[in-house]
Amino acid sequence: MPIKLQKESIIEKVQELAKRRGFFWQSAEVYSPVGGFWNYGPLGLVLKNKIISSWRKWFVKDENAYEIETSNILPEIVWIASGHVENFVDKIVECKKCKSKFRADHLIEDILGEKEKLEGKTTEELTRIIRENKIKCPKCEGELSEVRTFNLMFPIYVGAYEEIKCYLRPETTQASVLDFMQVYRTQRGKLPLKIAQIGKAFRNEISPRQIFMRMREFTMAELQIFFNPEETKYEDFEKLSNYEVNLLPVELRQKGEENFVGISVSKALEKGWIPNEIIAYYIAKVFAFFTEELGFRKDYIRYKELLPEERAHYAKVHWDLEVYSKDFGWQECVNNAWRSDYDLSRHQKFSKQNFSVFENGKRILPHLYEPSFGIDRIFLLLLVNSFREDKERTWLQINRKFAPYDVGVFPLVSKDELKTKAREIYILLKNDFNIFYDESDSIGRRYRRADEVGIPACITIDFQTLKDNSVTLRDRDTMQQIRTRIPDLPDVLKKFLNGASLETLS
RNA sequence: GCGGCGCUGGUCUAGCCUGGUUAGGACACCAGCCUUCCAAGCUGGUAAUCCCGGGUUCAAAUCCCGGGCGCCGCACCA
Repeated sequence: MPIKLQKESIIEKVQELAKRRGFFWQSAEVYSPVGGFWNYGPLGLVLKNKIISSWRKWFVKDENAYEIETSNILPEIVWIASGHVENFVDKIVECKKCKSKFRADHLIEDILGEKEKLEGKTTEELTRIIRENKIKCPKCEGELSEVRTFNLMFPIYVGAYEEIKCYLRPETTQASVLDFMQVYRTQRGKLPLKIAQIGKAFRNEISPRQIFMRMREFTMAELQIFFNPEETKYEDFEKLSNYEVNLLPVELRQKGEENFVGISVSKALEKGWIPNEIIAYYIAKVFAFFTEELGFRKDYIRYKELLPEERAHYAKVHWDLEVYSKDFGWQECVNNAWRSDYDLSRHQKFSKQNFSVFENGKRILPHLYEPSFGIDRIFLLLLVNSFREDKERTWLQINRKFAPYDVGVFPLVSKDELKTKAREIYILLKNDFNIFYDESDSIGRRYRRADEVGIPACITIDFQTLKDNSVTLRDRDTMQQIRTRIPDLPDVLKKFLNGASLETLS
């Protein structure tokens, strides 16, 4: 809208736009909101749902995965088995003098070196080590507090007397692992077996920041691929073996390299950067989803392999897919973790159930590879990277098929005969397209309104329409127009929304 | 969690230092006029617990204290 924005960064402008036009805002805003919780408005939700439906097409339908939906609350034992009760915590000491906080294990390692084994030590043991070695605050030499823990999971007590301790899940993965056998049996599955889940996860972040980048409740879309670790070949690999992706592997990172390398996944496999064909396939597939489906610039997408000390407790190999934006730099959007048989074997041990399958005359405990997408981050980066403004106008140059509305329908001026015709066209198109119908104010102002929320096409009904049954079709990005006959509109619009240029349609 | 800064109609803000105004403006929104293609104009209108709580004062958006939220930095981000 015609506001002269004084904002500095794109994200500030996007946030203001999002609130003003109904993409997203903070939860419980009328009271002082609790940080880290966000609501989607009507326009934002359409966009989010479009991302999710694309994801379903690419990772459920194309991949022949089984999608399930599972509960958000799971008993404590699940999280003990998964390692989250033990590992999803920060053990922290505070300096009593200067109030600086340190991770207790890092601090001890820094001072004593690797000689102490800290894995699995309790807070009391860590406190004792600090006292015995007279470790002081590295900043001001002040005395350190007792070691405390912060578990990032939300505990929740279930039952009339609150006797059953549960947690809100911090990832959807565990439920897919727990239900692996159910899916395998009921669907008469075979390895590799793929289970998809789209759902909420909850983390009690110490300091939520940057809108959707660190939320306490967020949407994940995860594909769990259970595969035979002895099988190094993957039948779909050839489809994408020559696909070029941007990689920054540990091998290069350790040499101090900071820029990614464009390389085909088969070459990366040969170099040993990627361990097997199934992972190589999904590295390519996820990359393609970002560039070809979501429409991110290729040089704005890269994989960064995590160093051993950066990896999660379950991960054997871990590639973060990162998306670049001016405001956030490289931001992790998809965790791609080879979790080996960690989860299945842990649950097998804790539940005393058998999670292995019988295939090709052998019992196999499958390995798990998991691309895990942060949908809200992808949503925000899609908005931020499509934001455009010049002297005249502000627009979202978002991939046409993800726009919250497909097409605007406007009578050129507010005259009854034009409005009647415009409403006819609205009714003609409304079943097949999301229509933004607007007949107030000048046509220029309506174009601006439409541009600002990224509506890719605008149809205007003018006086010529009444004579020859044609309308103008305007392209959001170029502001150019062609005339189209009304009977051709549905077809022309479909082609346009699928990426055809105006020239090819006129 | 710590430190610095900030919070005024839907949005962006003026006012705060130097307490007293019907809390002003712009944009948006609603009704109408005008208008034959890119933020025109006109008339009228709706809309603000001045983030919350407490204190000082005859009087608080304004000063003081506590809290919430946000931004930046530190720390954290399995």
